[in-house]
Amino acid sequence: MSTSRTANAGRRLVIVESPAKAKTIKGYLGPGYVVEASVGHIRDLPNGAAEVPAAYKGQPWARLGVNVDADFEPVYVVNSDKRAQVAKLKSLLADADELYLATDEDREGEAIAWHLQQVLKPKVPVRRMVFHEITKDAIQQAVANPRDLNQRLVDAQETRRILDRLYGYEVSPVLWKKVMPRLSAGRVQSVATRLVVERERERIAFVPAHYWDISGTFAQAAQAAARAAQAASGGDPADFTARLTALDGRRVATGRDFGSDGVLRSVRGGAPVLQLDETGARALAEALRVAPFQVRSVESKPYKRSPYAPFRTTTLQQEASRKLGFGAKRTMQVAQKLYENGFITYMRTDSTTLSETAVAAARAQVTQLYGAEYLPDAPRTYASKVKNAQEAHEAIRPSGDRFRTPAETGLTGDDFRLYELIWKRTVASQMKDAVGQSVTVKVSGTAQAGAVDGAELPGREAEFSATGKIITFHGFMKAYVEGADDPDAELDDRERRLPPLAEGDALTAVELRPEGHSTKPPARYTEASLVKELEEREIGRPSTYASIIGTILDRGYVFKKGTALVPSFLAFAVVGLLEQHFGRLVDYDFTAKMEDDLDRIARGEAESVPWLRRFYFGETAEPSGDLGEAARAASTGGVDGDHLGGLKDLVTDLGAIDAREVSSFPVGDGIVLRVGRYGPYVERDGVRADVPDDLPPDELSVELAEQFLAKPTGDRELGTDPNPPHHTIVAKDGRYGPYVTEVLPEGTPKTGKNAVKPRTASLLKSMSLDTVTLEDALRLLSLPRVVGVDPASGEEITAQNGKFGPYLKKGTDSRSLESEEQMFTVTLEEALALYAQPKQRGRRAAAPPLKELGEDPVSGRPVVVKDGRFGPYVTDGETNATLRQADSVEEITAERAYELLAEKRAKAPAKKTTKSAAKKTTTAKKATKKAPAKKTAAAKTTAAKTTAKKTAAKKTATAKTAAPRKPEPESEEGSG
DNA sequence: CAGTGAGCGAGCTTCCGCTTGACTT
Repeated sequence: MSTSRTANAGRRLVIVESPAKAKTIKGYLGPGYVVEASVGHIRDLPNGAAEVPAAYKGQPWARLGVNVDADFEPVYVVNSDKRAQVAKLKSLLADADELYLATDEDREGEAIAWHLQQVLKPKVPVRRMVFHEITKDAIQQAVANPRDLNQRLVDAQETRRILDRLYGYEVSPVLWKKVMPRLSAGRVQSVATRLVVERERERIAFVPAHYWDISGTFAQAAQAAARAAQAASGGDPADFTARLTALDGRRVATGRDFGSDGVLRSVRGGAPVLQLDETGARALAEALRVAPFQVRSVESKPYKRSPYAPFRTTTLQQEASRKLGFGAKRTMQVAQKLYENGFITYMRTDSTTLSETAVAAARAQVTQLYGAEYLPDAPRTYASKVKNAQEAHEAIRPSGDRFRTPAETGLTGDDFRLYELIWKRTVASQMKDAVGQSVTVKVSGTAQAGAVDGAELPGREAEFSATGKIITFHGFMKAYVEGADDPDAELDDRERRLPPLAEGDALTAVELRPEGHSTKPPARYTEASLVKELEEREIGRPSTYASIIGTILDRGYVFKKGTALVPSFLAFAVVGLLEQHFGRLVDYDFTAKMEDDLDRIARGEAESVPWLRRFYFGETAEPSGDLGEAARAASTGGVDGDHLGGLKDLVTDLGAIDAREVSSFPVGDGIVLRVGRYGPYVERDGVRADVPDDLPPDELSVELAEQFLAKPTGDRELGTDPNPPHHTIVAKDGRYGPYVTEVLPEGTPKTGKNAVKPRTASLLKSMSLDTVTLEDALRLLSLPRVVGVDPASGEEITAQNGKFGPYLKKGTDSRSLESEEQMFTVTLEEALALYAQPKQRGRRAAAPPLKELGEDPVSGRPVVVKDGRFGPYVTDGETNATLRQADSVEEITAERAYELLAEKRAKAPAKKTTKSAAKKTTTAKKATKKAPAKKTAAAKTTAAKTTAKKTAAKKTATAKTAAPRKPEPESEEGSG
């Protein structure tokens, strides 16, 4: 590290994103270059209150980490887990004469490079170097041809980051208030959840249709001998299966002819479609049994199939799921390991492009393993199918300029299987098409009406149809065939051979089987199919697909049933709320529109601040030219006049959001499903019953809900009260914990004047729901116990259990008891003794302070640390402040205590102060904004307009904040 | 989602995208 510098060869520090990449590149650059990784982003907006720098605490926007009142100035902090790496980079830079920022060439990579520059503050020349494949040539080329940092691209990334923060950190709290705490909403996860919910809605609304057809096995009538010979020779089959497709010229309905409502769709092309029922199908099969059949037509078409593109992240996840049964997370973990150990290229990519060396390696391997006839003349190239692809990397492929065969790798288990998949797919992508013939045969026969007694035939002229496929050259299929999501789907490589048939051939029906079918609701998403859907909609990035699934699972929005993703009722409530009140934010096109706008910012055709302003504050008098679709999309529609509300308005006035309504779903028959804090339950006329958390919503029928209601869940019958009226005693788990209660007979009025309430009692701490006995329950239900009468006042004293534990009660006067057992044992004398003492006001009042920290410089009052309900806190007797996560009673200093108190004072009562301060800031900013424009006399260059304005504003903001901002554009010096 | 007799300092949750370990099971 501290090797001496030679006179003419300076030391260059090259920073890439990934350590594995650093290792490889080091080998290509040789001495004179130190290659180190940033290990991803090094700075970000503060995560929560704990990470907000002290200078911004108390600001109304501190929670967001973005100063929404000053042009959305972001606060950046070096993530705690990156501090060590940043320190390392700084020390390496100290020994370097030149800095190469070699982060990925995409929006995020450009931003990482900018953050590196801001944090490392290099005093040596800085160059931006980019490459898309890691080969010696490419790296050396890149080093020789550096460019400058693309500030617009950095702006686009920052805009994306801020939008996501505002969306996530403003909308999530709405869910905490209206649904339950700890929930979350975000640009990506909320749409992912919505997709799953909508699919479930489709399934719920789905009405299956039932239809019948006939499957027939046919053989050539006159050629029994020849047939047998052919079969024996292992060539074509002797018979074949065909399905009834038409009757009297009318097409027979198949699943595709029905809508999701179970109704036969109106017919395409004029001819009405015939829906066969069971009776008709059986009668027809019977009437066809003895009929002669003949081949009506044989149609042959050439078949061709091209190989699939090499893997990118999503297709790898899909295929690993289909073929290896891996979840997205497991796939990525295994791939990461393969990448780090040098077996494959980078696994988080949206590109299907292979480098030239990779193409050469694949082609060499095709020739070697399959022969030259499998190699196309020219290399195959694959255009990206991903609309917002950033293509910073190659496709996922075996690494190196000569691919190791799976056997050569020495890999085992999951590693081997995933490598083999990647290897096969890559090699196959450079092979020839598979070609062959696909054949359609139509067979006709006439039903013999007389053959069936009495039954009415749905028709007489029957037409059967069969398709076959013969692959004459397998091409890439020799190496690789893609799996199917639908297990019933036919695989591409499967040949279906038909006997050699000619028009007019006579056939006999070996068997005719009437078959009933039902249409099926759309299948639920799997991890892989959801990821595919998200990618198609340009939502999420390769590095996040697996974690998106993780997030919606963690939040309880979806759960897995086998491989299927099933939405919870909670997800229905959350998605419903978002659709009704934040409709445009969960619009499926929101992200795609945002991407368009970010592209415009990256091209310099739009600006970040007005775009964010419109998204957050709504439409203003800003010229609309540079405002994008997504920002507009967030606006809610006319609030007053032509002002369109932004996100802030939406989250400020929550009066219109009826929490009860968003959590309620009618089941039918007066039953309502509600999502409560403790999970879903059904309710009818005040009777409630738990619904299992993992009940798929499409399985909740009225019947099932009735079942739940008939036997409210969580009850454990303990027995019958031996005393009249002999109610059943049950133990339940309630919102205040486990308790026992009695079951009142049906028809007992629960509300109104004559309402009868059952006795209830919480279990003692020594009891548990599983072990509580009838005796325990009866003892508990005997409370409150009359201890005696106060001779002084004549008032009755009772002992009972309450929310603060056991206590005595005399009229409105109460005293806490020491133990639960005392409720049953305390005597009148002891009770009177307790009442003789004054009430203990404030349980903590007597507790001595944990620590004394001198006098507060502001209030001049002594500061102490105390222990309270919410843990330790500091107080000066007037202001209280809970210790933060980073603080401890042992380590806290007096200075820190004063700081906490000052922060607290600044927050609550200082509303007025904050406001006026904010006002001042705004005024000051406006002033500075105008001033330079006047001073520079460049007023005529207002043609240079908004850009200059924005820069000036940003500059002002920069001066106020500790976090360094972007370098000013060079042109600014000249104009200013 | 039961029903209740005081009175006491809340603070935190959450987003999306880049990257790996360092942990524990």
